Amino acid sequence: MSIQRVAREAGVSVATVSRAFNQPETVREETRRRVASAARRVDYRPNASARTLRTRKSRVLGVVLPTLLNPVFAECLQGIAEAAAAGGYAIVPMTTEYRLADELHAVTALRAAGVDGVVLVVSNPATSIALRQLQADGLRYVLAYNRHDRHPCVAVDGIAALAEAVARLTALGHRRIAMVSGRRAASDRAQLRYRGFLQGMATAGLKPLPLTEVPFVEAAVEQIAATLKKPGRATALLCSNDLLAIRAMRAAHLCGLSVPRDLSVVGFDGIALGEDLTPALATITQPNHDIGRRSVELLIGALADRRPIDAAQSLLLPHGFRLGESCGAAPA
Amino acid sequence: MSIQRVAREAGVSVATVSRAFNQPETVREETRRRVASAARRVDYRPNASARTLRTRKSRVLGVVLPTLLNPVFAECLQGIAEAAAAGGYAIVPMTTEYRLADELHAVTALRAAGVDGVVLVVSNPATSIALRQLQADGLRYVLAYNRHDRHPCVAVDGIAALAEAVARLTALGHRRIAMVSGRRAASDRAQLRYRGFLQGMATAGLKPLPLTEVPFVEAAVEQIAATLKKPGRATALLCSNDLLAIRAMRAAHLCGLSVPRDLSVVGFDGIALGEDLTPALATITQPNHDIGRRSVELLIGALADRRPIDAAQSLLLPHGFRLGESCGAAPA
DNA sequence: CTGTTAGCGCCTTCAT
DNA sequence: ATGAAGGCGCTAACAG
Repeated sequence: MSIQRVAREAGVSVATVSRAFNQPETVREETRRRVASAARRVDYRPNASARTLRTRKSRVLGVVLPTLLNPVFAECLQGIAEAAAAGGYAIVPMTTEYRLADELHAVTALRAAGVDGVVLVVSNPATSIALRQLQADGLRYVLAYNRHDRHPCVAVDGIAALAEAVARLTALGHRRIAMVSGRRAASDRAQLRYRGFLQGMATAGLKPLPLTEVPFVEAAVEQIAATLKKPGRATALLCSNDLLAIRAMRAAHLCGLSVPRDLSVVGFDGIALGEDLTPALATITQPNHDIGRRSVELLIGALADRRPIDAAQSLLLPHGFRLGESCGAAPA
Repeated sequence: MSIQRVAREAGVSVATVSRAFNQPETVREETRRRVASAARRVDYRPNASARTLRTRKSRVLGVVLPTLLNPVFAECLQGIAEAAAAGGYAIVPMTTEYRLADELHAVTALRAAGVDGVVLVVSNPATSIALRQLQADGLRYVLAYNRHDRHPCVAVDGIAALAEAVARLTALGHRRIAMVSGRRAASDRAQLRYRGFLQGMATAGLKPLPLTEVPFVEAAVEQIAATLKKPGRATALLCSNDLLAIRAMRAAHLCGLSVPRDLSVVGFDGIALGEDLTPALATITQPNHDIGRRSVELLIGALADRRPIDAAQSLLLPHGFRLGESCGAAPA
């Protein structure tokens, strides 16, 4: 039912009906009630397309995530969805499956769909074409998980987090510590985390073992297992995400190593599932839900004020450490 | 840039521009090229709202899922997203977090957003108010995972799947087999799977052990552990989903039982993560990706033909069994 | 094959 | 405080 119908039913003009809904304070109390009742009677449902066409605001937010198969992003999306709903926004999530080309594709599609703003996590803010496109379009956006000092970001301090993790491991007596990472070229997070690892090792006065970089997650188990078979292998593995850590534990098992007795494994992300594993996964936790929520709040706030989003508004959320059971003292 | 601008630039009428895009065959080749070039020149981008307002078709599909924290639905959503994109549809996913009220809420929001159709998984098709609402609105929909003979559904045969799983376990020598389930009242899948379990046990001439129904997943581990401490405990646990199975393995561990030596654990869903666990999770697999894809294809097909979707078009996709490592011979 | 025209439903000046 | 009217960008008759 259209606004016209409501107007006729209430005996007022369409303008009044529109006001009654969008600027109630400008309409006399009684008129307002009459309109409301008429609307209910005819089961009026505002037409979003017409409103958008007229106002050029869709009240839709685009969301670009690497994948939903990694619970990190599923958790984040949950936070995004909640905050968006709370702010009266709908969301259109898109997934890149870590394909760079799909980043741009997603942004293009979102732009075509007429979203008011975008929350996204890109491979690398410094080089992202998608990001540049967004800026060229003047579309407002917030980066989640990424970090860059010329873009608005919501993330944790991956460097500090890894450095701290190293300190924890050394406190447990570990000296041969290695990092397992996804492709660093494909993720600024991985780069930062690795840098934190190196920094932590330097602080501890230890020589970092060679990085195990896993190009395709599918092959992670074999690749990690291979490094565990070498003499002088690590006694502790720091993994750049929880999914890798889970595979690392499997690799250890295949090598006949017991976790954490023979090998400690620490992940990164703090996915809920980690707590249900056996052994429970030790991990550096991120507030995934909050990262999503705060990103949206930042975006919506700027949208409401018609204000551009400044990089200075970037948020650095606190990370944590979940001890779990996969991390223990270094073997004697 | 609007269609008007393109028309002027190309020296044709707006109607011709519209046709050039939407019914190219009705426009002379050269005119078409002229329009295309003009469009490129002014960077024309069709306005979705205007089109929707005019045609009353949004080319957007609503999606209602219980949660994305369970990889089953994340995998399914991936299939949905792919198929939707392939068909030129955008999607708006909503999550109920297993709250019945949110089912209706999601459908209401989707309807307000003007979606052309909905793919959804409900708690129970027979009683779902959301479903009734959808029908009342004449909105086209397809149920995923659910089964009901008066609704179009895409799912696997949960009864047969469980019955077969029981057979496999008995073949391995198990006789004391128990099922672990989520709240059956909250899910027709759980009900069906349980029924399949009973049926399988009956066929094997075995007495089913009491069902362990876990109302809140958080408490699953303790609850399952409690049953494992009882005398005459099961030697094999059939879990109504993989997340529960993972917790069951943890419960076993806490009870000092080794999987699969002392206890076999089998899940349901076939989430990819299960293969990376240690022991690798034995599970009844569903083609989650395909369930999503086929649901959308069914929906889009009906939308294209302006045809209602008949319950007779329901699809029963094949399930499978992944042996994994968590399932072995019954202890002596 | 192409042009003209009338809205789709809504918001928003501009009057009153 | 309310009404009248224009137009957002597009498609679908209807003419030609």
